Formats: sequence, structure tokens, C-alpha cells
Amino acid sequence: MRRIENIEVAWIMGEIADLLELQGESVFKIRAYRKAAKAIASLATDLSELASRGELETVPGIGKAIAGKIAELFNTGEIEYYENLKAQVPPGLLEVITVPGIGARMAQELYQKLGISSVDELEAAARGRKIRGLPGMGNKTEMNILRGIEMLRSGTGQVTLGIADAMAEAFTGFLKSLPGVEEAGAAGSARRMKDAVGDIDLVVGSYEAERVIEIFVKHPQVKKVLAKGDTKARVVTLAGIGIDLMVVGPEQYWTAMHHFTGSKEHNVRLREIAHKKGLKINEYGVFRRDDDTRLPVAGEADIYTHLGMEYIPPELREDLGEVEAAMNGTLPDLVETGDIKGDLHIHSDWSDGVNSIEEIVGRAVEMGYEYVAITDHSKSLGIARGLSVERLEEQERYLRELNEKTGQIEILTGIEADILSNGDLDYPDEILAAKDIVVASVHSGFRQEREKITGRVISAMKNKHVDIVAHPTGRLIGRRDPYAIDMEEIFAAAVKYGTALEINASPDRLDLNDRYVRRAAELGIRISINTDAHDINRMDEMKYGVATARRGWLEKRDVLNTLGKEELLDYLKK
DNA sequence: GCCGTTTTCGGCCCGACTGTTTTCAGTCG
Repeated sequence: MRRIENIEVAWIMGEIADLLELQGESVFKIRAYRKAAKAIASLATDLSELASRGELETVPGIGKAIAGKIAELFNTGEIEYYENLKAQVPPGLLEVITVPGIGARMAQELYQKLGISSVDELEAAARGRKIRGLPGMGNKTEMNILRGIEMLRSGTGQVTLGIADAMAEAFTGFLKSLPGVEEAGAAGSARRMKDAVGDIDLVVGSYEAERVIEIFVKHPQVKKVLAKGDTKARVVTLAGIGIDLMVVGPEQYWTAMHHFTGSKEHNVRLREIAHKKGLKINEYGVFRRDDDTRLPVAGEADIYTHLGMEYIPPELREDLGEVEAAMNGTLPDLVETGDIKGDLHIHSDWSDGVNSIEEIVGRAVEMGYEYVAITDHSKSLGIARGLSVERLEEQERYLRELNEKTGQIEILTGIEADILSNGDLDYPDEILAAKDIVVASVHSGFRQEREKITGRVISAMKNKHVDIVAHPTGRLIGRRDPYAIDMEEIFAAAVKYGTALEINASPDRLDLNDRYVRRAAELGIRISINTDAHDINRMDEMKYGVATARRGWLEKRDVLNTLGKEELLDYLKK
């Protein structure tokens, strides 16, 4: 039978939740399916393996009933319960509820009264002013529906962390410059440093909420105002990115920041714990339930202290075990940007980079690094001006000389060796042996079958000169899916051959992703965080790689390039 | 449907904004 990916199971669970909602089922049952979908989507291990071992119920959020349905899916290729549900609900309604502003109740009402069962029919009805006749709906409802359909079709999807981070920073600066604003900052998934961000959340501490909101919605980058109230506003920028703004009193800034940083699942867990302790948490503070006394909160750490747990950094707030760890005092001591001692994957103008080696070295010195590796492309990557054997040897000599002269930083001679479609590397062993560091990666044959591309990378890992596999899954966020590579096999090979795996820090890649990073670290695999910069300005993107490492629960000791110069050179010799 | 330092039954986070209402339901985060 065809292989069923985790994400497909998650989609089915989400769809069951939608179908149940359209049937008016219990909100708790719906929530249970949604929670299971989320849990499955963020699982790094193969669900099919868990199923074959009968361990589905070890996943928090999966109980007896859902485990049974997943097992059924793997055994028979379908879930009878799900098929029955689909048969009972007009299929177009699932599409209708994807329109922002339309939920299950409205979709049901529109179907029963007007027979609407597709987005096209919904649009026609709104344009034909047929909806305003329904109870509780008016002409503004029709406008909202049309706006929602437009948003849906314009594909207000997600943007990379790099884009979101830059935009959040720009708006934060703008808000800070306004009179009456005491504090401003970005919250939401951008603060949690997720690799893809749906919209930007901003929090402002000010006593003049109305004034701040009025100016905010008039910002030249704002294309549309979706909502505007006393304390909140929601807009869409010209670039099509949604921004939510929340303004609170300065003394509520940190509880609001915490609330809007999320994740939602993390917050729910905290509120449940608060509830049991006789407390209540919302965006305005931490309160005693009995008399509404407000407990002092001078920073986010105080919130966790009131709940009797360790401070949880934003990158971990996903309800993936961090709450339990914080209560037990077993949170990881996360790696920090300052722990990074060098960048092991950089391109110069010898291949397709824009800067000279001297410029790269200069920037590395500025960043306080102890070492930097020059890893230009190998010969078969003609499009990237990959180096011939002669050019490579010439560069090698050049780098050795420069290293003598420079002194203040170790320049490692390296190569990003292409893994050819048959699994061979781009140069013979004696060439690779001469390099301080060999980074191997796939740049072609992205569509190879799972076995083939997996075996190809593993055969490269068997080569004792290969130190790191770069961007192991090949994904480009929002633009190109990962190859069909079997990461469990790659992890096993990394353990067997002692190969490090890369977190490519470019916000276009962030590959490995957070989940794989965590899984790899559990298996004891060394991770290297590299920028793959083709431009010295992008050496600053190290912070995104470190953030991804933190999201994967990595400590300093898990990361190869936190080693000092001597330790790293020793490591590379082995 | 899930879950268990109050529980194997009975809970299950909390609030803002909107539109169409005269007090609230629906939607969203």
C-alpha cells in the first residue's frame, strides 16, 4: 500500500473536526480531533511505525478512539467513520468554512436556507444580495463574505521568518516612535521564531490606546483595516501580511506580550494549571480567582513563577513537553547565538558568492568568531560556477597562505561537495582528504524516489571525509517541498557514521526544521548551524539557525560549531 | 474524545470585535 505521511493523517483528523463541527457535534469532541491533528503534525517520528508497535496512544492527544482510527487507516487505507461523515455532509461546505469569517454555524445556515455548498455559490449569493434576508445577517455580512473570499483567493498564506522578522522590526520601530508609547514589541509566532509566520502580532504598552490605534491604521503600509476596537486592531499590509495590534497599559505589557506570544496551546496549558492553583491568567494579568487580586508581574518570568515552574523561553512554547519539563525543573539549557564560534558553510566569489574571501573573513572577525570555513560549490554545479579541481587546489593554497597572514581567526579550507545522482561525490577522495572540512549536499534529482534519494545521501555519508550533510531535506519554505528522503534512515546513518547534520540558517530553508532537530538530538547526532551565506550580510542570519536549534531543544553541547577552535580541529581530524 | 497531585466521571481557557441585535451569538486568536 502507498505510504501514508504523518501530515496526511493530521489533515484527515482536522477534516473530521470540521465535519463534526458542521454537524453541530460537541465542541469538546471537535477540540479533541483538532488537538490530535496538531499533535500529529508536530510529531517527528513516523506514525506508521508507532502504529505497528501499538504505541499510538503514547502521543498526548491521541486516545483509544483516535488511535483505533489511525490504525484502521494504516491497515485498510481508509477510516470508515471518516468516510461516513463525508457522506453525510455536502462536500462543498468544507470549502465554505475556509472563508475567513465563515464558521460552521453560518455555513450550515447558508446551506439550509439558500442551498449554498461552494465558495462560488457563496460569492454569487453575496453579490446577488440574497444573504441579507437571513436572520442575523445584513448587508455588512455580505461585504464581509466577499472580502473573506477575496482574501482566500489572494492566498494570504505564510511568509518566511526572515520576512516576518524584518516587517515586525520595522513596525515595532514605528510604534516606539509614537508619542505616548512606552513599550512596543513583536509577539506571536515571529517571537517564537517559527520557520513560517502567518501574521504578525504587535504589543504596545501605552495609556493612549485610541491614539496609537488611530495612527497605526493610517500607516502607509496598511492596505486594509479588518477590525478596529478600543484596544485592538487588525490590518493587512500592502505586502498582503496580516498584522494584529494590541494596546494595553504599560503595567500590563508583559502579560499581554506573553498572551500574544502564545502558542495558543501553550497558553491553554498554563491557564489550566492556573485554574487548579486558584489563579486566572489573561492578557491583563495573573489574578486570584476568589477575590480577583492582581499578582505582581514585572516580566514574563513572574508568570511562570506564580505557576510554580521554571521560565520557558518563547521558542519552546508549543505545548510539546515544555510545560512538564518546566514543572520538573528539567528544561534544557538552550544554545544561544553567543555560543556560536564560527560558520562552517559559506560561499565566496570564487563560486557564486558575491564577496571576496577577505571580506568574509573580515565579517567573521567582526562577529567574534574563532573560525570560518570557505565552502564553495563543487565542479558539477556549473550554474553556480563550481570549482574545477585546479581552481580548488589554487583556492586551497590561497587560503593556507591567507590563514598564515591573518592569524586572528582560523580559516578552514572547505568544499560544498555535490552528492551526484548516483550517490558519488563530486571529487575523488584524495581531493576531499586535503580539505579541513567537507560539506556534502544534494543539488539535483530532487524528484528521485524515496529509496533512491535516501540511499544516495547515505552513500555520501559513508565517505569518511564528509563531515556535514547540508540542508538535508532540500526544502525551500513555501516554494519547494522536501525531497522524499527518509529522515529516520538518515538519522540512523548519521549515528552510524558520525556525520553531523546541518541546520541551514537561511530563513528560506531552516533545514533541518525544528522537529527533525529535536529528533536528531535525542539520537545524539551532532548538529552544525551554518548560514550558507552567499553574501556577508546574510552571515547575520545565524540567529535564525540558532532559533531553530532552540526550537529543537538543543543545548550548546549538541552543536558542532560551539566548539572552540582547537576542539573543532581535533573533531574534524577524527 | 481526552485525561487524571481533587477525578475512570466530569470536567475541558479566556477575551475582543463585529453585526445585528437591544442582550448576544458567531468568529477568531
